[in-house]
Amino acid sequence: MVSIAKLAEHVGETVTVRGWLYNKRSSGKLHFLEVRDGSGIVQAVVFKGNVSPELFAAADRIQQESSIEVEGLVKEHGKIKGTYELDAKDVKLVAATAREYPISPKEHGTDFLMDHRHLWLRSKRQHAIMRVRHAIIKAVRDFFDENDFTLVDAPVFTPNACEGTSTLFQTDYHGEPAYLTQSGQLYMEAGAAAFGKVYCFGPTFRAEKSKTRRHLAEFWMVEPEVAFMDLAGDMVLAEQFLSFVVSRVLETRRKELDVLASDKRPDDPEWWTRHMTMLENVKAPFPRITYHEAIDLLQKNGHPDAKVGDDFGGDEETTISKKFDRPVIIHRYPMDLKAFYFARDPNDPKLALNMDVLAPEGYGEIIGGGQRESDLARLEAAIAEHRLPKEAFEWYLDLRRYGSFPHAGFGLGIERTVSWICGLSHVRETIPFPRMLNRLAP
RNA sequence: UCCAGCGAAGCCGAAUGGUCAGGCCGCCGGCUGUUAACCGGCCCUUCGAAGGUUCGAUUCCUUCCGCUGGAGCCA
Repeated sequence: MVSIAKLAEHVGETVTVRGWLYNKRSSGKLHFLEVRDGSGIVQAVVFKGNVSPELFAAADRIQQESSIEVEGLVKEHGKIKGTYELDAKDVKLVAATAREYPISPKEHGTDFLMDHRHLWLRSKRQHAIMRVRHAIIKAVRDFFDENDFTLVDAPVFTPNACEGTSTLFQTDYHGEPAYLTQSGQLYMEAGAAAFGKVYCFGPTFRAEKSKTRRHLAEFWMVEPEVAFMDLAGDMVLAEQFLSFVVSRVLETRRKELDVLASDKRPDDPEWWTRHMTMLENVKAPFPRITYHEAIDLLQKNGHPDAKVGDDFGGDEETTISKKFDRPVIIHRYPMDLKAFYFARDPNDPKLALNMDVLAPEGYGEIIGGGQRESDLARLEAAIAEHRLPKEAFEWYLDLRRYGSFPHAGFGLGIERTVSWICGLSHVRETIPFPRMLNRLAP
């Protein structure tokens, strides 16, 4: 048994490959069986002169996505240099398909494919995206591991309904209302006081009825938090982190990105080249502008109505990000737009010590974070101002009562990052089984 | 929640107030080098649901359902 990815190490040997029939072509005395095993795809050539008539006929009857076992000689592809094929000696059917495989090798609509998501994951493009996702997540973990962070995962069930920002899913927790987490951040602040540098990585949930290319009801977020770090340090951490992740993907997943390049934007054939250049550019430091500078930029670039106090919508984010050739950091938003826990800028208390990182090419906000309020009295005032139930935050206030400390962190949305790096037009393909406003299955 | 667009075979999809073109898949046959193979043949649908207008509706109107993505909100 050899995995298809490692066939190059077995040239000249007779090996057995197990997998599924991806596609099949025939040319009289030759059958070309494309076999998929999860590690790759190889073409098995069944030549009439090499096998029994029964086997030759049987090979032609195997249906798409039947599981099969092929024994054959590994040799260089008859037409394509640098790839390998199997000169088949034996083909065994492990299990035939019980009915016709629904995803034929032609075009399909998204809704149909999403209904068959459990099968759609077998196709080349989805395979490439999931491998990039895997590489991104591995890079995330490696980065924090190599920089002495401790993994402190946050709970999924939370008792309090609000940071005051987004809508949460409510569940019944043994008779008490409980909510699916929207962020692990508050828990990371406790973690930072215990371990110094921590991060969590897990699913988060938003119940907003958002139906856009950027939204999922369930998505994965990685959230580092560091004790005795200020906003400036937070920005440095974010840009080093993103640079590391992107360069790792470029190092390890070139083949998969090439698969994704193939059917890109027919109206703009240069798009993928520009996209790859943009990824190569993701090196710290990133350009940094203040919120006020961003408003100026918008006013001068097609958004004359933009004014201080507005938050940025999808269009605004696209306009800003298109002005730069790499991710851009926007910092110091008005406190009114931000959650209660942000520290205020000592030079202008109306501003939060926060920052967002916008991905290039209009992919939107992929990182949001900043420095947290460490003063007990000011934090209590902020909770009151946002009309949040103080009792629910007593444990959080304890972090300021028992040795308060400046600290900062951020959250990165994995799916938006995958979507950006893969150059996709929608986040729904970046997670194996997406949960969206109108989709809970499969 | 609001706005817009869409809904035709297992899938993709043109046209149309007079009864669904073409293609893919499948099946049969042909081809020793195919790459979403190709060539020939066969097979499958009455157009999301209900109601209305009409001699006649897949086509026009109303409501509903489903899908799509944009606003709001957000990562």
